[in-house]
Amino acid sequence: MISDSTYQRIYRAVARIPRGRVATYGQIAEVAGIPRGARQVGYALAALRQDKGVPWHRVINARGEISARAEPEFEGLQRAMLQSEGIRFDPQGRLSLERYRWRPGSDGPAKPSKPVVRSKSRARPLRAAAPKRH
DNA sequence: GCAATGACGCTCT
DNA sequence: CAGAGCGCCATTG
Repeated sequence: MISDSTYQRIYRAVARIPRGRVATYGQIAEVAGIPRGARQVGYALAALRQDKGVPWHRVINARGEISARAEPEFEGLQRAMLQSEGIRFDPQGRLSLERYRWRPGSDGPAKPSKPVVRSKSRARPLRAAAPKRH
């Protein structure tokens, strides 16, 4: 194997997504131990030749839409597979992330009290860019 | 080892 | 809400 760390971890994380649920690339990256490695997740999935038990179709981008791929037919396939799992798409081809997003840790014992909507305080407020010219 | 790529994400305009 | 730009990170040439 060329490498059995990052990719393996990513596949593992993707395999954790329950049926009828979806996860974003960034989320999978985080679960796989690669924060901000959303692109790597997509890269790893692209390298995935076959299913191999990895539900790649359950991984979508943060916009709740299927990421554009070189082969448009795969996009339709992914959408069809998600629909067959009970997921509904909007006229624009987008789904409700708030409704279908997989919650790592919630697959086991239910977590009734825990809104944990978004604790992303951004540990790196480097926002020094501020291209606010003039 | 450096430069380019890429199934992404966030912020600003 | 939609579009455009920069940033991230690992793999490949």
